[in-house]
Amino acid sequence: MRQSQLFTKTRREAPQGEVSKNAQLLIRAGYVHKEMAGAYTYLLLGHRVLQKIIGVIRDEMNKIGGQEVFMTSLQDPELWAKTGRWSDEAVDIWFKSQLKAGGDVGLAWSHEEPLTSLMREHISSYRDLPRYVYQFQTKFRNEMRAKSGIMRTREFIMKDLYSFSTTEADFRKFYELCAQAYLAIFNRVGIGEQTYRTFASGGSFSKFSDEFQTVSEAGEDFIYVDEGKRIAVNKEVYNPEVLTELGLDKNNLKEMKAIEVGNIFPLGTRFSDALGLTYKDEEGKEHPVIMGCYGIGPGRLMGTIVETLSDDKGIVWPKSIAPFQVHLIELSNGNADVHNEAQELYRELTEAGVEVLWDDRDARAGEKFADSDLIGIPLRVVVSEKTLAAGKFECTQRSSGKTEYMSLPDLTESLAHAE
RNA sequence: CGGGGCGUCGUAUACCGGUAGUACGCUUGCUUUGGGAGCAAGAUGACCCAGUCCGAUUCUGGGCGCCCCGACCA
Repeated sequence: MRQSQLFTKTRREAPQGEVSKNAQLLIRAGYVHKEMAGAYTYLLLGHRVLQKIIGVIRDEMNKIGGQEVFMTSLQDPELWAKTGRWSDEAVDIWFKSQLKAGGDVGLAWSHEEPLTSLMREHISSYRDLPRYVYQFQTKFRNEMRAKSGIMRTREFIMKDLYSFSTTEADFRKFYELCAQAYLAIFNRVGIGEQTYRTFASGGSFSKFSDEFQTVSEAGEDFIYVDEGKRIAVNKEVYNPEVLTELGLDKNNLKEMKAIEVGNIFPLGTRFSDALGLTYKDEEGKEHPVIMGCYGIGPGRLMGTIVETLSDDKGIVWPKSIAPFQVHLIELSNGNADVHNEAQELYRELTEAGVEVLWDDRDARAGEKFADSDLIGIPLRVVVSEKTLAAGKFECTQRSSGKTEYMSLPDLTESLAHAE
């Protein structure tokens, strides 16, 4: 991608009143545009990052047997009435509308009801179980107050997986498998170290659930962390019995602020009972299907990564989800040789499958470097009269600031080995 | 939903009951060129509605929008 053609521009200043770090940086660098409170458009750079995050999640979900679908956002009130979740008293974040043809319709804020109902057509025997179905889908939640940049919005993409099992033991096995997959995801997107599996309230479905909390000052939750055991307890269930049950010692726990980046919980038979999702066992006896639900918001995850990994100059993307792998900075100042060299390098890297953002703009070095730091692509490669004379390229890691001169083979080699 | 703050060129900010200023960005020209350049010349602005007033961007009321704190948060 030639930066001179990129329709977004960087900004020197954050919008008035925007306090949230992720919103400030993502808007300044041209990743997102705020359409209204709690509603963001992902621009070219932001969309690329979001898709890469989704790619990582998809990979891990497929590894544990997930089957991807894409459900509709429009929701049938009758279905939700059966579980008691259509009324505004029960669920106060509904976006509701009317069909021109008559009747109400809702915009999905979750998908337990339609998926459970749909699975009745496909599950009738123990032979049909277990099944794990997931999607990346837009959720609408009419929040009283959107906040924290892209972290709490009224419309957002969510990866929601639902598990369907015969027995509680089978369900538990998958639940643990999914918890491990979640940890793998957070590792791969660069926040594994700061992210803790956290014991939390189960809300209306079960006694407890597991959250995945990333330690950050931008967080909304307080958790008690045991750094040695790498687990935590949410403040909402922090009490002596829980500590005993989890084998945690109060003296080893530290209170920290954290962002909830994922949540998994048992659904039991709440939805299968209400909507009639059953299977027949070997003896022909009918049982309700045991369900679980597993969510991650890729947008919130992106915001969390920005909050966690940025520095005073801008964003520092991990390689796994950066919008481009290389930021090629051409400092030609009208020198045709330098320009040709940059063009040639761009061609070589692109042909080798490397994603390159090529800053071919007619701008000064300082501005290009400042923009490059702000945008946060992991490797910056400078081509200038200096590097031309040296016969090598100047390569700087965004994360460490370390610079080394590399030949093209060295460069492609190091990119191939980079995670 | 309770409380607080704020709406001024594209962006960020000043000032003001009577001609709205600055910086960046943008346009044109010249110079400059490794960490957000300089000079010169330009273009572009008061959220909406009502009221007070000779006159409102400024004061008053209402609306709409944005941000923050709280409540809420499968």
